[in-house]
Amino acid sequence: MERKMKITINEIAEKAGVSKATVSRVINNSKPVSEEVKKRVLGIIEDTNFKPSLVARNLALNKSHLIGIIIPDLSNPVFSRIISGIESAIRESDYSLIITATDFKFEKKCKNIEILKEKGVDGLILISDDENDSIDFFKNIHKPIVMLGSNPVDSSIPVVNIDNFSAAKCATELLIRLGHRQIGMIRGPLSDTQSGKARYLGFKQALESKELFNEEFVYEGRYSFEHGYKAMKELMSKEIPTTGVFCANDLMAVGAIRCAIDMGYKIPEDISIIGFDDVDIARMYTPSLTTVSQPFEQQGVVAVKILLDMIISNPNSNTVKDTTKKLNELPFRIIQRESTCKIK
Amino acid sequence: MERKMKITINEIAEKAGVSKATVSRVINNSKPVSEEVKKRVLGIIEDTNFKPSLVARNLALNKSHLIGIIIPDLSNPVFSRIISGIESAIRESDYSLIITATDFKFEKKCKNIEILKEKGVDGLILISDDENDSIDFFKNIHKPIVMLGSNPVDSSIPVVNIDNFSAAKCATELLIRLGHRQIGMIRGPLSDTQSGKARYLGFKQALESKELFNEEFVYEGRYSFEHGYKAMKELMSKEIPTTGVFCANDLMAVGAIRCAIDMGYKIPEDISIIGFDDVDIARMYTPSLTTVSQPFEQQGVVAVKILLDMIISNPNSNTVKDTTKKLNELPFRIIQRESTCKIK
DNA sequence: TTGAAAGCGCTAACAC
DNA sequence: GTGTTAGCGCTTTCAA
Repeated sequence: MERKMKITINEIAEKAGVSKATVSRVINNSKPVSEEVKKRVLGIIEDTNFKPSLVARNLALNKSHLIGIIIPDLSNPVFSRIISGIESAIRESDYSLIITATDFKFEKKCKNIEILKEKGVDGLILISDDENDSIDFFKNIHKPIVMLGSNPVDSSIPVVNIDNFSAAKCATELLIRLGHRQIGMIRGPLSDTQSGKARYLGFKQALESKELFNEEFVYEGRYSFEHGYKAMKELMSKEIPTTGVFCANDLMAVGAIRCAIDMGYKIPEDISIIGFDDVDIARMYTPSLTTVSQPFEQQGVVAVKILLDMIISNPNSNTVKDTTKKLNELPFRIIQRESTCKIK
Repeated sequence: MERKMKITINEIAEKAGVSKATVSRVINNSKPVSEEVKKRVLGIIEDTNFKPSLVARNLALNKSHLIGIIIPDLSNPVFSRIISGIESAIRESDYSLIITATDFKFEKKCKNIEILKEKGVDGLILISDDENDSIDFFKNIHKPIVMLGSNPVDSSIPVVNIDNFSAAKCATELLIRLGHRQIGMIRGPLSDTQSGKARYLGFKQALESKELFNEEFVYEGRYSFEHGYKAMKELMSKEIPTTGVFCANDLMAVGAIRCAIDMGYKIPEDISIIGFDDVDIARMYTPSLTTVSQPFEQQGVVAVKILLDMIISNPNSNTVKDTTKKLNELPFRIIQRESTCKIK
């Protein structure tokens, strides 16, 4: 069993023949220290490979240098790409990430917030999936918060996302441009304000402006391959044949494609299908999927940037400076691949 | 700007008319406290919604209740499923996860270890991708470590993975059983001891025992769709037609399928293809992919269990009790789907 | 420019 | 059972 006690600032001070206050000063560059002393102390720190205890520092400073992340599901590629962006941005700073998952459960979300508060995180990034996150929910978290992917009812919390409404509208307009008139949608739950509701409204608006909208051709799924498959089956069993389908995410789109293939349709010759997200599978599928690409990693990066700003300027509050942008919409892009074509 | 100073153990002590030591005792149940006092203190804690500062506690105990994770890439579904398992297991305990990614860079791995040590993590889970992780690499980390997915040269560190050799052998034997004789492989780099080398050796062994092995039908790829595609193209350009292909992961398998389709082959009628991992895409692809399923989440769970054991029994050392199992191989499963069939 | 000392919020001997 | 006290390792007044 190894013993090797951790070396502390006191040893350094002693070895250097100075007070620990001075050592602290050279570590943090917080106050002027004579060149000579500085050199000596630095030398000893180097020799002993001393690393100041962050726990102790945090206690003294009442900081943790920890950023808490709350995410519905870690194994979902959409979320893990966001995390990936967050991680890469955090790594540049001297903060660390502490991650918790909610499994889409509201109670777990609340509990995780409690835990993260106890851990003393300096800030919170909430990757949200629904509109549960109402105002009072945040009122007693006196720490900076940024939301990602969902709009809080309370507009005082900065949000990072894309313009889901416009993106869905663009995707639908592409189908219209390709000559489709009978267009269906497999949407997400409306309680999901962004991926669910906003995308649905964008779709609706695009069709309504051409007087093509018909609610009966809209089905709901919970973002899985299987839900997409099932919804497509129902859509295809209608008397009027649908030739274009917009899906609220790629997984449902792929499920829809598979369903169509199983039913004997050719994609895209018989039916054009558009997804949303541009996760890996979109590019790799056969046929590859036309979809809306959104910059997940970048959303993570932007969220971190905003959060760090808030932490620096106002560490003990979840309200923001007036100069902080509340709504940060990043650009999306429609990517045309093999799953769409001009109608015959 | 909110002020609301954080309430401390002192306030509780004062309000309850006891010493803070007593409060500490009721919080931690560490020493007997009279029922009456306990009740009173608990009541006040409840009323004031007091949460003890973990930072302070950690400093006093020289613990952090933090588990560090080092992972090559957060957005890779394989890794994120492992993380997901780790997270769910950690959540049951009072530890938290602190996650860092290496982007497959050795230097970043080293740096992350440094950072995690400074953060004072109580233990480390290393999700590894290569054999760089030699003995001395760990020697100066006096904290429990568990490795996941790779075998350290030093056998003193517990490892969690599956028997990649046997799994690859089984998959190859399936192809043989289906009547294939001309079988190729798209393998990973051999420097990757598990997914690369072990899977290759299992493949080789299965074929050699039937005198079917031919090195010329083995290609290397770096686990991506594109690498699979490219390798398949070369494999298919050989004079002797290959009818079965085993790929070291699902992404390369899907790339291979796509390549075959583009070249006019039918899968599985003309060529049977097997992948490895059983990530989501395997089930969703058209044709769906026959593959080796491994319990990623469970691997994460097991790793956490072992690590927590080590932390409890020997928190300041990376050596393990003799009773700790060094090699923890979890079961794998071959899942037959549409990408394989009996040879014509 | 430097040192002494107080304090961050908690735990753990040690006394009573 | 309970209180007193001395840390845990660092930062930061305040004096010198």
